[in-house]
Amino acid sequence: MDSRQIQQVRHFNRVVTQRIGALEESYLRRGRPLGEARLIFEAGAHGADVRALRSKLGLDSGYLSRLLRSLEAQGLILVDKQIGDGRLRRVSLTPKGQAEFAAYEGLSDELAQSILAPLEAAQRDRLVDAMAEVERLIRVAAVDVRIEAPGSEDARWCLDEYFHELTERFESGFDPTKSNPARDDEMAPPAGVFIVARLDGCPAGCCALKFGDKTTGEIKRMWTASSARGRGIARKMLQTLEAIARDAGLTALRLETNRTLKEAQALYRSEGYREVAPFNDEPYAHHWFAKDL
Amino acid sequence: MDSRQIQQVRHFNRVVTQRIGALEESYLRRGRPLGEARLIFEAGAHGADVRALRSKLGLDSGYLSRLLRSLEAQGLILVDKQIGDGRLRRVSLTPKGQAEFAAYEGLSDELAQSILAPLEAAQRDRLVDAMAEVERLIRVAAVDVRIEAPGSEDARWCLDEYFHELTERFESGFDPTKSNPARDDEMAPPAGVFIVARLDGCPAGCCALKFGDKTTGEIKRMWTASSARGRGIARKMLQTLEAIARDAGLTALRLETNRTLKEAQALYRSEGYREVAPFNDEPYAHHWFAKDL
DNA sequence: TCCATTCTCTGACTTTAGTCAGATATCTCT
DNA sequence: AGAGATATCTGACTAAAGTCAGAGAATGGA
Repeated sequence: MDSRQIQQVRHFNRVVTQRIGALEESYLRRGRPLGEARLIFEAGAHGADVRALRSKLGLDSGYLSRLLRSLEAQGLILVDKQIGDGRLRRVSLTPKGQAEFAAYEGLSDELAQSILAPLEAAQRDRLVDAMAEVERLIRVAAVDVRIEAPGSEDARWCLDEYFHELTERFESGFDPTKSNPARDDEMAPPAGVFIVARLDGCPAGCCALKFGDKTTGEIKRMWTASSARGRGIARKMLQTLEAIARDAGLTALRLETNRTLKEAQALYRSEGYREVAPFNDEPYAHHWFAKDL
Repeated sequence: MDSRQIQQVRHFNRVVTQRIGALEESYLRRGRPLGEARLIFEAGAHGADVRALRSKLGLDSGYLSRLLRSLEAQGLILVDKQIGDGRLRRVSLTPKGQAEFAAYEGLSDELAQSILAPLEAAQRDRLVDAMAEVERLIRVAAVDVRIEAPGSEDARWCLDEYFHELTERFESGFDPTKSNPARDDEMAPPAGVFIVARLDGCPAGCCALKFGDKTTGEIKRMWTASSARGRGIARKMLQTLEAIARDAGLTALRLETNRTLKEAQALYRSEGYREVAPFNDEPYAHHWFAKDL
């Protein structure tokens, strides 16, 4: 990472956040404190419960409560008990609140137009493309890869999606009971680890490592959500697991995969895995790979 | 401008400003109120006068004064009379303030690194390029084209640069006394207008229109700063003058140019100007153009 | 010289944002 | 039914940010 790149990023931070920040100030205030405006915006068209708002906006519960009282007094929101759990409160916009929300929506559009309007068509296209690229990569930079229990809610969700995808993609379909199993306890300490990758807090991929015979580990359950592909998330998970394997004293990793999973094979090859003779009898596998750490 | 583009811009505004804003919060605070931190940052290595700080940061004079008192009490800045104008105060950093400033610099670098570090080299390159593009175009979108007296300080500066450039670029050099003149009063109401384009407040180009014989106007002194080329500034100035000409009831515009100014000729052609027979005896001209409005 | 203007400063405010320690109601688990 | 956890609310704070009216010094131009 050279210093020219760092300077460019700093420059971008200054110029772009300042300009857009200033525009947001002037467009989105509508004579209301920012906290209240954000709250209306987040409660949005469908409403939300107070707990969700608190965690999304990162506010103190006392503070949030007061903001809600204020919006209630202005006749913009209704707060009533959540059916099901009587501790939770549900926030919804009154018709007047909906109107406010619509006004914010309109102003956000205007703000975006005020950026695009002075440009020529070709410049607009380039700006929009470049913004999409920056946004995409900023999100990628914030990918959070974390060790997690294979039984956790998000891990379960990933595995379900993974199996579902295999069923779709394998020519012969996929029946977990016919495949070599990887039980939860094999993917959790001390026998192994399970990692989940998250994009903006939403699970976007998973992967597991079984420590195996203490010299050779096995990679299992490598999966990336289709909505999050092409961002290097699988590579990042693989590299994370390799680092964990090295720390655990393993000297090699191996894995098997199905011939329909072309992108996975390309990843393994580019990360230095070599195809080897079958080392197990997994019925759904067509390729076996290994790498020395 | 389609709504998909507007949505992309809005999305960018949300995701990117939020993420970078949050990072700046966590990196740049150093246990100090944001206002004070910004002030140290702006006063910077070379110091600044209070008026410049006030307009740059957009602060109330009373508020700014209080911030300065606070930083002074912390031993971070010195405030003394400006030599020349005794009403102005000059702010400069003490050695302790310089150290604070350096710390902010270091943290800004760290912040930038924290964005780049999780990415692969190729992704980093793409992010930096896309950021440069966004920054460039956001600046372009904020180009400010304004009618101005040809005698104003910035107009003078533009014209000096313009003549200097002609001297460099014309094969025969350029001597203003041998060229057909355009006097200041011909480029100001009621005889004409002079416009200056600014990028972030700095003059980046100029252009003049002489109303001429009330049906046909003349474009003169079209110039863009070399540091600001390739951003459509000249085109924007030209379009601005055409709009003014139309409003003034003119039905045609014409201009002459030198053969070495290839990019200007390309601009005129692409904006619908056709080459015509010489309509004056400007000794430095090789091409004459005209356009019906 | 004098008068309007410019620039900075001070005092007296308000609003916004945020924290913290309980109080109260409700839920979950045993 | 009771213990402990969870979710929200209230009261009592503080800090930061910002506004407004005017005072006082310096300047620029008539």
